[in-house]
Amino acid sequence: MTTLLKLQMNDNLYLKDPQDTELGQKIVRHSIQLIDELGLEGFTFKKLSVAIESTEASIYRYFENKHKLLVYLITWYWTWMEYKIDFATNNIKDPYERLEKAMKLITEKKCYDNSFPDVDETALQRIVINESEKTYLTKQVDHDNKFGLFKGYKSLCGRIADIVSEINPKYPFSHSLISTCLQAAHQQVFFAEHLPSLTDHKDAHEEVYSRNFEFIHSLVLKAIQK
Amino acid sequence: MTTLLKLQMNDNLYLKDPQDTELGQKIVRHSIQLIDELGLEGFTFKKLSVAIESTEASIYRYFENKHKLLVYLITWYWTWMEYKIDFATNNIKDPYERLEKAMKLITEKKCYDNSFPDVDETALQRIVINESEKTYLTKQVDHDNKFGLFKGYKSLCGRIADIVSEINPKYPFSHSLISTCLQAAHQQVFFAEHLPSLTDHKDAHEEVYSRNFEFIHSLVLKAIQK
DNA sequence: CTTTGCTGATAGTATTACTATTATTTAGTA
DNA sequence: TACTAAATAATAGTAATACTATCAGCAAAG
Repeated sequence: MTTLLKLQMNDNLYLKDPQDTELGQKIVRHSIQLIDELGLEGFTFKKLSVAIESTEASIYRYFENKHKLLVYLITWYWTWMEYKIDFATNNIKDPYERLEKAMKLITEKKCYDNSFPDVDETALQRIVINESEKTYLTKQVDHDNKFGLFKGYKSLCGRIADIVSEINPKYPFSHSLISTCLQAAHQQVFFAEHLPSLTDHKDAHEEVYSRNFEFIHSLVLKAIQK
Repeated sequence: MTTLLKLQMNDNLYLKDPQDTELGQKIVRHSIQLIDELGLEGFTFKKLSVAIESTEASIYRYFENKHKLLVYLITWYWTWMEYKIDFATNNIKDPYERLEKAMKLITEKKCYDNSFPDVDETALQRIVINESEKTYLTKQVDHDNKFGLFKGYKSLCGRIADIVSEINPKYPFSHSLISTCLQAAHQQVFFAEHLPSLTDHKDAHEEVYSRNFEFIHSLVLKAIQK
């Protein structure tokens, strides 16, 4: 059996914690499904309210707008990833091994995690691939950042960059390297599916993830070589 | 004196070539200024029509919608970059030197190019930094791609990847490497300004570009080492 | 038993992203 | 010079979006 867990999220991401009520959980569950299906642009609170058999007004009591809801979902994903990396690298001494584990977790195709019954991680990973950049590529990025909305992503990036610094304390671009790799981890999957000439991952679908791991892992190792 | 040039763009990007008429040029000029100022989300054809002292209906005769207009502007930028790289690497034999030139051109801060009086390249680079991903992160990406809307970007990526292959024909990830770097070239500038903990480029504004060149250039060289 | 808070129901508004129609201006040609 | 065609301006209109506001019913907590 699996332990049911609740990830601690920044208060500013929501007006009312959706993890606390049944309606909130329904909002999360169905918004993942709908954003995955329709894309962020096609997704509206109206459509979501129909899906959850409630009203727009009720959704607005949980999330200020659809942008905040998106940031909430993406942050959940990065927080989950950091938790997984912590869990998997706990008690491992060798930083190379920890780095490899982290890269593997970042790049692998996600499947359903029983600890979080409300979240379809497979669909959420697709949302991360397709929509995550839209969380910060806005005019309100500085405002959102001031309220800590991107803490999840920054924390994950810092965590992995620390492993890099442990391996080679003189490498001057640990944060840039890791933020670039986090980006590449999903961007290359997107390209493989939609714009394949921008990648070298042209094979069967499942193989894209392992090829991408090879690409990113070797990129990092060579970059930080002493 | 400088030669006035016209970049050849894919027909499918517009309904009527804006480079052919005064109104079209005004649309391009003011849309760059307005998108830079308001962001893509805040930008509307209504506001543009006020800026150019014309009407929405007239703009719709040139561009199907604001997404197509954005793709047009971004494609112009990448086509321009490829032209600059061609120009600068012409007659250079050494592929390392050509690669370095290309990386330098990609990462440097752009300033006004007299050959194209209608385009404010400084503002356009900011638009590329803030909005370029939104061109393909949509549900219609496959449809748009079928009509060749991303040819400019793909062509530039392929061009630089060829230099990589010339240096090390055995490196298996030349396209992934270059698409990752093209992305990092603007993403890191964005992070330096808005989310600095995701980079190591925390210095004065102008220096960000040269630090970023160092980061990306060394990343590429180490990655493709034999 | 009452208060509080949550939810649902309903309504309404400003803005957006278009489309359609007609009038006017301009440019090219007979 | 007159005629024609194309481009543009002016105007109007529509469906959908992204909210905001109000109020009533219901359940749980004090």
